[in-house]
Order: sequence, then structure tokens, then C-alpha cells
Amino acid sequence: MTLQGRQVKVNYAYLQIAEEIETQILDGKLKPGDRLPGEVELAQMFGVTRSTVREGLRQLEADGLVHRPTPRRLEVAEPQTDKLTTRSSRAMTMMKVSFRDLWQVAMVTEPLAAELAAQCRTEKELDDLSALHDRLCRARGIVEMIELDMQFHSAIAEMSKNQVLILARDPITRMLFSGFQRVAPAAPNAARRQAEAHGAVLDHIAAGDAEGARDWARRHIEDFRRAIELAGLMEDTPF
Amino acid sequence: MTLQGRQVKVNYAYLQIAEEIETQILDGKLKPGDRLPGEVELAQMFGVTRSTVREGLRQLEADGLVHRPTPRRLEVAEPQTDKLTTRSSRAMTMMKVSFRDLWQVAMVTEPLAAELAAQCRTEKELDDLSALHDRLCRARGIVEMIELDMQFHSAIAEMSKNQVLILARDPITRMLFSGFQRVAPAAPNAARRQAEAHGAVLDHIAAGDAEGARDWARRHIEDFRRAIELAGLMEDTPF
DNA sequence: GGGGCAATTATTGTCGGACAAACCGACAAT
DNA sequence: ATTGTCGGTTTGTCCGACAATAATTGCCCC
Repeated sequence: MTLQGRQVKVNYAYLQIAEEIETQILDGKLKPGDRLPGEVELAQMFGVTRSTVREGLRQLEADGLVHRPTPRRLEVAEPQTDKLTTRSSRAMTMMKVSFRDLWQVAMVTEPLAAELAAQCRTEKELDDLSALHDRLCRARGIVEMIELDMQFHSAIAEMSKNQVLILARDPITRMLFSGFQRVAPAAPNAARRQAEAHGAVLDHIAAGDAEGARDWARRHIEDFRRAIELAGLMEDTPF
Repeated sequence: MTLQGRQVKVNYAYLQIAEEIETQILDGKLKPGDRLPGEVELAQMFGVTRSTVREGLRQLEADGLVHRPTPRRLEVAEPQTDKLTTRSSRAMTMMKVSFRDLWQVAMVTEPLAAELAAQCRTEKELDDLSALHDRLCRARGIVEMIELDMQFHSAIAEMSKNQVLILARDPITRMLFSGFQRVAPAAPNAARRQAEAHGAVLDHIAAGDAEGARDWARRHIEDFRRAIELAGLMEDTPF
């Protein structure tokens, strides 16, 4: 039996404050949009100095649990994915994930998004998606095309109404597409194939044909792989 | 053309400091494990007060970019998934994601993990997985079983060597399984089916049969859905 | 009476200094 | 070589202060 060396429990004041507020938010006692007291008042409530409160608040702020619409208003933040997904992207950057890793996962998330989108689509969403597709077809520059391509995929994910999927796939596609900038020049007729695939996915989603949408999405991401392999970047690190 | 109201650049000192250090880390000028100067020295370097430096450091700390193994050592952190995935879980809690959302995504991630694991498995990993399976078969309490079940799935994901998949699926399965505690009592013979499925997945991974592993994993998660539906929780919120 | 504008107030961001506690490294003792 | 001690260093927390500015109030005009 080896002696377990548990980390000694430290309770710094600023951490306790952050945790206390965090639990109140997660328990629902504080709801998104609720305004928090000023720093002096918080300091009095917790019996510490303003400096200590501030350090705690900085943590919560970085955690995305509270935010300041203006410097003088401190309120409980809406659960937002932006901060979270950029953080994930950052982590992936540091882990030096490969194109292959990203592609393998996108290969299951994007078809799923298309499949679900075909089931829950609304008229307005279809119009927006169609507009996006038109813009993409008319786009010229590579950077613009990639940006619109990503928006097209994100729009489909949003249509799925599946928050978990939206949250999970965002950082992945974000990195995959931004890495695609290095690949695009090596794939001359990628644009045509992309337009074709997008059109097909769009049609199947519009028709409510979940399986068709899924299969075309899969084929589309499969194409992606060819472009990456063509550029010889499959094993490389994307950033 | 609508006027783009870009956010006015704010340059609070503590944010500039956090950003400066962050870029240096992401650019690789500071590598994981590198030690950072003390707070006073940093304060001098940036020409601000220690209080200001501290607020910046608290942000970086919360971001998981730096950490303190001991209060006196401040170093660049290894890109770790723990902090990130708990944050994701928290976001999902606040979004009140449904069992359906979680299940739909797990339905593609877990089979993928099994498929990839069958391709890159090593002997040691197989032994560990097998040991985990044995422990799970002998487990009694529901809580213990769920904990081991999650570990089994995580172990398979680790075997895939796909960092992106590992990162993406962790918060999802974490929530799904923790929610499963409310479901388990309603599914009497779930344990037997689970043992059967796990055994099959294990065998196929050991045999290097990617498709078999994938299909059994899918069936296993499919079972999950039945248990959830049986408990009438498919539409509910898991926490 | 209601709405727009100015003055006041309150709050924030930053500063400088201070102190006890704890940690780290080195040194001495067994 | 391991253990105990000691001093320097760094951190966590505190206090008090000030300028800038957002928020609120009150005022004036329509």
C-alpha cells in the first residue's frame, strides 16, 4: 500500500470568494443577467479587502461566469460558447494536434449536424443557408471562401438545435478550416466540388432527407481529406 | 453595407499584461514548464504595480495557461484538458442540455473512439482495459459501476490517440454518465447487457477489428438510449 | 408632464506601501 | 546522509489614496 499524497487543501481568500459566487451561479441562485454588487460591497460581505475581491472576480471573469457589459456593471454572464471554444482551440494549438485528428472527428460531427438539421429545419433557416450558399458560389478570394465555408457548416450545426454538438464541433471546424488555408492552393478544382457538395447537402436538408444530407456531408468531408493528403499535410501540425 | 461596430479597443493594464504573456506562450517563446519571474520583477518589467500584475496573472491562471505547483513557483502550464472539460461541463449545465443532445453526440463519438482504438491499440493498453472490464463485472454498487463504466469508455478514447476526440468527448460522456445515475435504477438488466457489450467491444479492439468494435460501441450507446427512454428522461434536463 | 442635457455621485482601474506567513535554499548538527 | 534550523524571498492580504468615467440625479426646456 503506497501512501497517498493528497494535495494539501489550501483556501486562499480570493479562491473562496470565486467559488462561493460560482456555486451560487451554478445553483441558479444567481441567474444570467443578474447584477452583482459593487466591489466595496462585496468586500464588506466577505470580510476582505477590495484587492482580494478583485482577484477573485478576475477569475470568474476569465471563466466566463460573469462579465462587464460596461466597466461599471458586473453581471452574471449568459452561458456563451465563444470564450469556451477559443479556449479549446488554444488548447489544441498547444497540443499540436494533427490534421488527421481534426479530420477524423469532423468526419462524424459534420454528417451528424447535417442529419439533425434535415430533421428540425425551419423556413427562415433554410433561406439563410441558401443565401450563404449563393454568396459562397460568388466568392472569389480563397480567404473569403474559407470563411464562408465555415459559416455554412456552422449554420447547419445551429440548425440541428443540439447545443452539445454545436459546442463540441465549433473549435474543431474552426481549426480545420483555418488550417485549410494552407491546403487550398494545392487543390485547384476544390471550389467546384465544394459547391456541388454544399448544394446537395442544402437540397437534402430542405427536402428533410436526413440520410441524404448525412451522406453528402460525409462525402464533402471526405473530399477534404483528399485535399489535405494532396498537400501532404495529413501528418503535419495545422498551426 | 451596415456599419460594423467593432468593439472599441480597451487597454486596461492588467489585460495587456495577460495578453502579452499569453501570446508569448502561444508563440512558443515560453514553453510549458518554463518558470516565470516573480510578481515584483514582472511589475517592474511592465512598469505597473504588483496589484495590477496579480490581476493579470489571475486571469492567465483561470485560463489554465499558467499554474502554481507551489505558491512560490509560477510556471507555464502543460496544455491540460481537465480544466477545459470541467468548464465545458459547466457551460452545458447552464445551457440545460437535454439527454437527447448528449446521447446524439455520444452516438458518434464513442463508436469512433472504439474504431480508432482498434487500429492503434498496444498490449499494455489492452491489459489495462481488460482489467477495467473485470473490475466492472465484479462491481456491486450503482455509483461504482457508473464510475467504472465511464473509465472504460475514457480508456478506449485514450487508446485512439486522437487528442481532438479525447478533448471533445470528455465533457459529454462525463455529463451523460453522471446523469445516468438517475436512469440506472429504472433499467434492471442494464448491467448484464452492459457487460456483454463491453466484452464484445474489448474483444474486437483486441482483434484489431475496427468495424466490429465500432458497431458494438454503437449498439452499446443505443442501449443507453433505451434506458433513458424507459426512465422517461429523454426530453428532460440531466442536472 | 415628459424628454433631453448637465452636474453630482459612485465605482472602477491603478497606484504605492506594508505586514505576516509560507516557502526555498543553504547551512549546521546528529 | 538524513534531519533540524535559520534567514532571505515571495506570496497573500491588507490599507489608503487618486484620477477617470459611467451612472444617477436634478434641472431646464419643450
